[in-house]
Amino acid sequence: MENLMAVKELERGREFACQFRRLMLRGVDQEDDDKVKGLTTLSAEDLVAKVLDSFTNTLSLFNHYSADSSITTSSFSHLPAHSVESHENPKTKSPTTIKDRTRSSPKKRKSAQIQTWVEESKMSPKEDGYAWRKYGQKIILNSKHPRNYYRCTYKHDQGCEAIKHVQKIQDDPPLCRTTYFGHHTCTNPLNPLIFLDSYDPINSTSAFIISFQNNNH
DNA sequence: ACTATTTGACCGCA
DNA sequence: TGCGGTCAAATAGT
Repeated sequence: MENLMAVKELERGREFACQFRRLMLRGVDQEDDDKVKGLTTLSAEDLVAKVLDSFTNTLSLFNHYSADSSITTSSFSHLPAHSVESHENPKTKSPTTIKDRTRSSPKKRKSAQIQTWVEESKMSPKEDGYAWRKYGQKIILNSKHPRNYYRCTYKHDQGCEAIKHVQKIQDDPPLCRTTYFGHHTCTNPLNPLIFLDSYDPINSTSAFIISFQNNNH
């Protein structure tokens, strides 16, 4: 299964590389002409991004890249779609401390097999086109910077289960690693058009776009 | 008053 | 038992 998907991903990358080659041979200034003729609809930057994403996606299919990778520009893991833990059936446990917060057990995402992918960029974690609400922050062992935990603002309104973890991994230049878990099911008015063309973790072999203006890759 | 953030407690897992 | 993820009361902001 991975082989078939990897081949498709490589074929897709090859097609983008061919488009990029045509673009380079014809010259960037003729890009608009090509668009008119329907030869290509993407800019050189977009095409290179597509090719790189193709490589990344292919590697991730073979688990060479994982969500924990420290070197990826962007990556995702194809895991079978699976519902996140039910909100019901909380295992109640009597509190051992003075504070009684009468809470249900926290939802451990690690045991759920959901789509994850990582993006590293200089852009502000909050400027990715979605409405996020911070729900936690943790000091991570051997990390200089704390990890911030965000969930979709519309989690309760629309049941959107998308979450992300954001951690600063470099000071100069400032670099943030954002790990996404699941995808948005909400109809978020903040969604930019760019995300309409982005990676669909379930159905598509297409990848999401990372801006070349924001990194050196 | 309402919403968002902060932050310490709680909990599951390795 | 320690770490990482989440909860939710307290607090801040509008």
